Amino acid sequence: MAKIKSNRTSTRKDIIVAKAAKLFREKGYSATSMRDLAEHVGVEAASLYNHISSKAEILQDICFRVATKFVLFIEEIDASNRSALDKIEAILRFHIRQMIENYEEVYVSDREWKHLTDPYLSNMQSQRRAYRQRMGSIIEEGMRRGEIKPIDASTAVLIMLHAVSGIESWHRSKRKIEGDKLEDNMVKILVGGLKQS
Amino acid sequence: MAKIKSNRTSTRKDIIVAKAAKLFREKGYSATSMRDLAEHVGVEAASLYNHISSKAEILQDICFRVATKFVLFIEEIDASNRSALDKIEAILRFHIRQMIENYEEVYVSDREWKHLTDPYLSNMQSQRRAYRQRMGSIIEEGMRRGEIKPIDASTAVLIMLHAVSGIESWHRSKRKIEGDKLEDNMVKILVGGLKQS
DNA sequence: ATTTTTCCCTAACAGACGTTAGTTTTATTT
DNA sequence: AAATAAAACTAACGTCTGTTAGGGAAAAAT
Repeated sequence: MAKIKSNRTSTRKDIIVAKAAKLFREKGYSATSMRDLAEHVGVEAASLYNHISSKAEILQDICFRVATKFVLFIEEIDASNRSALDKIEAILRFHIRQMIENYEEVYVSDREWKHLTDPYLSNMQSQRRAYRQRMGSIIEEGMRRGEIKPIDASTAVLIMLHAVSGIESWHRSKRKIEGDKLEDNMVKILVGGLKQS
Repeated sequence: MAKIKSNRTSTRKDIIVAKAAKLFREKGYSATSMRDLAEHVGVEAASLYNHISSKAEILQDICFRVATKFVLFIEEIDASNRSALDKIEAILRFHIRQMIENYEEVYVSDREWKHLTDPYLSNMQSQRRAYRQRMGSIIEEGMRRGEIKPIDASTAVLIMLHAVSGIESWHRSKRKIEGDKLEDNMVKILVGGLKQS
């Protein structure tokens, strides 16, 4: 029977993954050693292998857990009855929120996925491409309906997705505006930049 | 007398730095070994040390060369007699152009600087902060003059700088729009998002 | 109280890393 | 042609890496 540790909802593996996310974000996947990680968890490096199978597995967990969450959200939004612009805003807000509240894992998923190995790497590349294409389709629908100014959909997608990753600067700031205000300001600028005027 | 190699304008060190930029972008600084780099240059790893002093020196070169170029540009623009919005547009266009034409080095400077070591790391952090603050001041000036909608300047800066780094997706696309069109679309969305309407 | 299971430890492994030192080869200068 | 300088090579070094194996301690189950 798997023993529950530290907190009933959190296994040792969860702790390892959470600490790993923090270190992978701070230093990068390759620059973080298993000995570094073990030190933060509070065990010896060799002990980690009672709970995980490999360093690579940790990265896979983080990347696919985050990717899945985003895919599920966009599917839900895309199936809803909203204008294209409202859909885009909802997706944008979700990205911003995730980047504020689940920063470590979202950052790692977004910036360190290139260290995955096949077949996970190919899988992730496909997922990311499909996700961008899906966002692009929503934007194109908005252009057809006259809600969104005539622009290159791919460009709009890359702007929004990368602008959100800029929240890493917000996390590093000493004096930062409130999360809600950050979200509203970003939406104002980004959605405002899309709107037909 | 230092011997000129390969091309009168390009020393062996220049070749090493250019190949390094490519590999650091593709794989990350830590995941790129000196043996990897040497293979791409066409020598043994130990031979690199006839031209460079260390792996760290290569990263310093790339990061500070790019940073200096950006600082010089914003100083020139800031000293000019233009509206705040025009200044922002000029800076944005410069960033976009650099990201299109000098992709490898700009990407590495933007994404791998955290692997610098002190005092270079502290120096780089200070430079980046000062740069963002400078952009923020221009935006605030634009707000005072009624050119730019009332928003959080720091948020606007983080959006623009990170949106530009999204050009990495453009580089990876098979079917991509022309550089000029990409630039115009990005400016339309981002500057459009700032304009008082 | 005893047995079983889980988890941590130490020790070790094989391989890779960045870099140095000395030698050899190639290029340049005289 | 000979001497000198530059650049490449091989070999090696000390350290670090991810991971495995086996033993012991702690926790859980009986």
